[in-house]
Parts: sequence; C-alpha cells; structure tokens
Amino acid sequence: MTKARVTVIDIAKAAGVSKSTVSLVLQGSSLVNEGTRSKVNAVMREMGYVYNRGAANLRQASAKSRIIGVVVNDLTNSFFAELAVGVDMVVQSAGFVQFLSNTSESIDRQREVVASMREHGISGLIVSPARATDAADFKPLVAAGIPVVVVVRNLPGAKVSSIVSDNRAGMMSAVKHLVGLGHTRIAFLGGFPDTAVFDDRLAGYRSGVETAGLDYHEELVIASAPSRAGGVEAIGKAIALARRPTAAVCFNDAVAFGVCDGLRARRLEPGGDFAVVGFDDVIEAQAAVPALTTVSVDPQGIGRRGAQMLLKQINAGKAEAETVTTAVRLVVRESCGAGKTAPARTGKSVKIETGR
Amino acid sequence: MTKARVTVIDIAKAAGVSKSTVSLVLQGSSLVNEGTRSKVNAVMREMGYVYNRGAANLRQASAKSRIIGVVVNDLTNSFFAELAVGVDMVVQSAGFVQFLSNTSESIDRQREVVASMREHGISGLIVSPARATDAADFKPLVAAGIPVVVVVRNLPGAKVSSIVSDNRAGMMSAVKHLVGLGHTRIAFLGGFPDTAVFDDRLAGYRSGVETAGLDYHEELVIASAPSRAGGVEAIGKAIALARRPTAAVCFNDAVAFGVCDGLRARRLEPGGDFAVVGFDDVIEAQAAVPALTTVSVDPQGIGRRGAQMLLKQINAGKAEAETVTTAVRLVVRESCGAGKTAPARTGKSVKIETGR
DNA sequence: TGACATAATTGGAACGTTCCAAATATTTAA
DNA sequence: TTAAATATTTGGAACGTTCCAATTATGTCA
Repeated sequence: MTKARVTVIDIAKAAGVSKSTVSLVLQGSSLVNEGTRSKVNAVMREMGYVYNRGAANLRQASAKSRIIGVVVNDLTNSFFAELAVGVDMVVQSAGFVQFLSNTSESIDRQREVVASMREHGISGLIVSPARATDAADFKPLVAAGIPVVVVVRNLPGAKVSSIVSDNRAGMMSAVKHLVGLGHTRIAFLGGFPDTAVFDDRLAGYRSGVETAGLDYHEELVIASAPSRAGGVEAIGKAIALARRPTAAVCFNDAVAFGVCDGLRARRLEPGGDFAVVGFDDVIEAQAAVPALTTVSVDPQGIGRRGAQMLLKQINAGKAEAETVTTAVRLVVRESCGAGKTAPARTGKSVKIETGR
Repeated sequence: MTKARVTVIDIAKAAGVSKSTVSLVLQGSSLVNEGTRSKVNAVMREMGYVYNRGAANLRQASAKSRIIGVVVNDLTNSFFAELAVGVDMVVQSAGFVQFLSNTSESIDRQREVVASMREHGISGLIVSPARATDAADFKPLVAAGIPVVVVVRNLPGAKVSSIVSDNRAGMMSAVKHLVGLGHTRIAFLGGFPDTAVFDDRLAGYRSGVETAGLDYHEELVIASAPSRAGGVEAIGKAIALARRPTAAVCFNDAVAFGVCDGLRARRLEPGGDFAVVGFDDVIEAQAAVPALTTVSVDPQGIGRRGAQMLLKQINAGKAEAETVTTAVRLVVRESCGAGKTAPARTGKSVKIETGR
C-alpha cells in the first residue's frame, strides 16, 4: 500500500539532475544554480519528499544529528517543566529537536535513558541529575566528544559545564530579610543533607545568620525529605525545641508548604505567629494562602541558558567546562509576615546581586 | 583525540567472528551459540561499543526507530506536563524514547516540529493539537504508515485515533451538583467557542441544565480566553447581567481561578456568595483558597493510555483509528459552597460512569 | 560409514545520505 | 580566439547496520 520512500535519487531522476546536486540543494549550498535549485525544490515538494536525517547522520559526524537530550528528575514538578520549556525554546529555534526523559530520581532509569539517547546519536545533553548521581557517570559521553551541561544540581568532580542558581546568596538574603523583621531564632528546615544543593543553601543560611551577628545553632538545622510531608515533619521537630524558633527558611517551596500545614495543625498562623520563607518560587507560591515569600530562581531562564551554553559547545566542536551561577531574587509576599497589607498575588521583589 | 567510533566490525575483528554474527548477537537472535554470544558481549563491553540506531534504522523499516514523538501545546501547564510524564512512563518501559516538543499553541511551530520529527523517523506520534489545527495536517503521516494518536483535544474529521476525557459527562455532573445545592441560575464561563472541547463541555452544561428541568439561557454562556484573565473578564460580564447567576461552571480551572479573583474584587466570596466549579483538577486546585471544586481528568492516565494505544498500533503494523473517551469525576471541595466543613486539601470525590 | 538434518556462521549487497575529486559549462581577460 | 578562471554538476565511495543466500560445522539415524 504505502509506496516506498521518496529518496534523493527519485528526486534527482524526476528533476533531471544528479543526486549530488539534490544533496547540495538540501544543504542550501551556494554552489548550485538558482534555476536548478528552484526546480529541485519544486519537485521535492510535489513528490512529498522527506529528508532522512538518519541516513545523513550516518555519513556526517554524529555531532550533526541536531538532537539534544534533556533529562530531568521530575517533570511533574513545575520547576522542571518550566526548565524543559526554556530548553525547548532555544533548542527549537536553533533547528534542533529535544529528547526529553524523566528519571523520577531513579539513577538506573537515568543510566538507561542516557544510554538510549547516546544510541540515537544526540549531539549534546542537558541533565538535571538524579540524586546521588556519580560524577563519573557522564565520563563516557564527554570522552566521546558529546557536550554535557548539568543544570540545577551540580556534580562536583565531573568535568562538565554546569549552571546552577545562586543558592548561597538566595538563602543569605532570605535570612537577612527575616532578621530585618526582628527574628533572632531562625530555623533551616528540610532537604537531604547528601546533596550539593543542600550544602549550598545551608552555607548561605549559615553566613546569613553569622553576618547578622547571630549565633549558628546546629539544633536549628532540621533535615527532611524535600517534600510537603518532609516540611510537616521538620516543623514538628522545630516546634518541639526547648527554645523554639520564630521563623524558618525552608529548603524549597514544597517544604515550606508543608511547614505551613504543620503550623496550622498546631493552631499557629503562618505569616502571623511564625514566619516562613521558601525557595524556588514555583507557580503555586503566589496563589497559596498565605502567599509564600520565597527565593525566585526562574527555571525557564536556566533552561534557556543551559541550552545556549550547550549549543555553543556543540558548534565550537569542543569547549571548556564552564560553570555559571544564575542570580536569584527574594520575592516578599505574606508568609514571612511582612507583606500583610499587600494583595496576595503581587509581591515586592528584592533583586540580589550575585557573584557573576 | 577522540578515537573513531567503535563499530560492529571492530567488535567482530576483536572477537574473531564476522560482523554478521555480531549483528545477530545485537538482536538477541537465538541462532548464535551461547559461547560466542558471551564472548562478543564481553568484547563489546570492554571496547565501549555503542549501538548506532541511525545506521540500523537505515536498513530496517523506519517503524523500528523506537522513537515516539510527543507534541503538546503548553508544557508549562501542569496538565500537559503530567500528560507527558504518563506517556514517558509507558514509552520508556517499552524501550522507546520520546521526542517532546512544545508548540505554545502555535500552529506553525506545530508544523515545524512534526516535520522535524518525521525527518528523524519517529515510529509514532502523540499530539495534543494546537488550537485550530487542520484535521488534514496529519494526513501525510498516516499515509506514510506512521500511527498518530490525538489526545485531550479531538480533531473531528481526521482519520486518527484519539483519546479525550468525557467532557460532556463531566460538565453534566458539575451542573447536577450545583442544582442539588439549590442553584437555578448557573452560568457557563470561559473558553474559545471554536474548539471541539468547548463544544463538548457546553453541550454537557446544556444537558445538565435541561435534565434538571431548568431553562437554557444563551446569555448565561459567556466565552473568553481559557485563562485566568479570561475568567476575570467573564465573571465581570456575568455579574453585570440583569438577572445575575448564583453559580458558574467554568471551561477549565484557570478560568475558575480567574472567576474567583473577579468575585473577590467585587467583594463577593467564592464558595460563599457565589459557587464556582472548574474543570481539569490541576494540582493548584486543591491548595487554592477556597479549594476548587472541579472535574478531575487524570492527565497522566490519558498519557499512559495514549502511549499504550500508540504502541499497540506500532506493533500491529497498521491499526484502525479508534477513539476512546476516559471517565472523569467531580471532586467536591470548597468553591462550590458545599464542602465548607471539610479540610481544604481533601475532597470527596464522586465517580461518574461514562459511555465506554 | 554415508546421507541427511540441524546448528552456527559468514560474505556481500542493500539502506539514503554526504563527501570528494574530477568533469563539464560558462565567463572573463588578453 | 584561446587560455585561464569561475561556476556548476557529477559519479563513485564511504558511513554502520541488517538482511539474504550460501557456506561450514555439528549431530543423528540407519
């Protein structure tokens, strides 16, 4: 039924030229005569020709596949969905196409999808690595000359480019803001301690506390799963402390929402009786009640930048591993107790200058 | 620097067999001797061989590329992100890999990405078509024997499989519920009238109204962009009616949120002074205040089913266009004024039986 | 042992493109 | 008019796999 594929040879025959000429037209070469070009194009259109990239890639360097792989650990999380959209934007307009896969934090899944992508000849990879990813996991890729850009979570030790948000500065500013509101016992809640992001955010918390002239107390640092449930758990422990804190910065927004839940369950009003600050500024943050004061990180921007960086490396043939940290800004809403008069959906935003 | 690719010929040489044998091993053929197989596998491992699917696809039918294309119109919308995750789940575990692209409702973008995917030799396509997509747009694909499954929005006239939620039944149940709460003037707010989904939902609204023995008034149907802003606009018009409604079913959750905003701006309490019901049950619905009563459609489930349907068709070589409508259920929360005593985050759910 | 079946293996010849070196057509300069 | 330069076109030979038909090894039966 379905007639055989139309190939450049068919086109050549129909247009009365050689397959080489057709190929030249396909590549937009300036060598070919204008008349010939348009005739060939016309024939292609009318015969319904579709370019076979697979065949082309076979002949060309695999760097020309124009496929870029994107692997994220949780697409359900709108943070990563936005990231993927950012990547897609620049990738698409550069004429590339994106393989997107979800690992659900499974390191095996991640290995599988990356292997699969390699088989398909991706020209580059953007990855937000699953937790506990081994830095050496991407070694073979870069050895094969396939650029890799790590986003969101960095991979200390891996010789790849990375682009992460300025977690340290973000937490510092959150703490500073709370101190400015008069808080002196501020907890750090949530997150898994074995991740680089956790370390950065905790470090930011610590310097924030210390530059404010306050003491750093280890008991105020309470780790938990970086989820809503984890937040409930962490605030429970915080409330149980002998000298209980009056405010908390949270590992991320999910934790912050959980903290709010936990507070309410104890008849405490988030934003009123206890100040809460999140991190990430997911879309739900502004619609929540109370609207969440949080550190905004623009995942879409990270996606765009990561993609640009990757494309640059692909075009350059081979590029140095560079690492970029993107600016973040504190968005003050209600949950910190500062913005009670402001309407829920807007938020004063405080720009933070960050190192590069 | 980067040494040339390792090919099956290299493997063959190193293992002391022919390339054909290596190929057989690659395909898991039972023809090859166990000893030979393991030796070849060992050599592959130690030489760091990576399969070149492009080359293989060149020889085989393109239906074997094991790439499936997914195009959605708005990945930022968590509804579609969930959908993509659902697709990815089944696609991944079937050993396929997913090309995902975002059209942002641009029909040109859509054409581009679909063309690009075709060039890459996708084995099948799952698409949530951009608004005003021409049913004929996917003709060439199916003519080339590439199965297409349309999800979420149907494409009347296109000879492709589709899987949509039961918009009619969902709206009917929403209306029925509001009638049960005593409302007699119920508006239908939001959505673009030129879409099939709009038609279905409106039809559901109409039958809901009529089976309740109420009159259908055209003035109560107020179209608008299917967005938060559109919702604000629509409720403004509704409130301005001489005989104003006391409740509304909305085209989707975004509209419903906008409606709540608009009500508050007029000092009306959603759920108290005016009942609001949404459609989709996006994740924000349960965390919002008031928690949104809405029709839940399980996008991830749609994604999974769509992917299964597609894989089935790919394996079958060629399959009939079948169309499935998935069940939806009304989740009663606060915004309809019924669940005021229940905690915000849970919600009684009412299962609706739908035609097939 | 021969005759046959069965199990493994194997060289080409595709697949649809790009690249190269070479051929041919057209201009230009003298 | 001719040589040289330039513009255009063109047949193969790759690329890394799979498939086919054919070959060789191994086993079985009488």
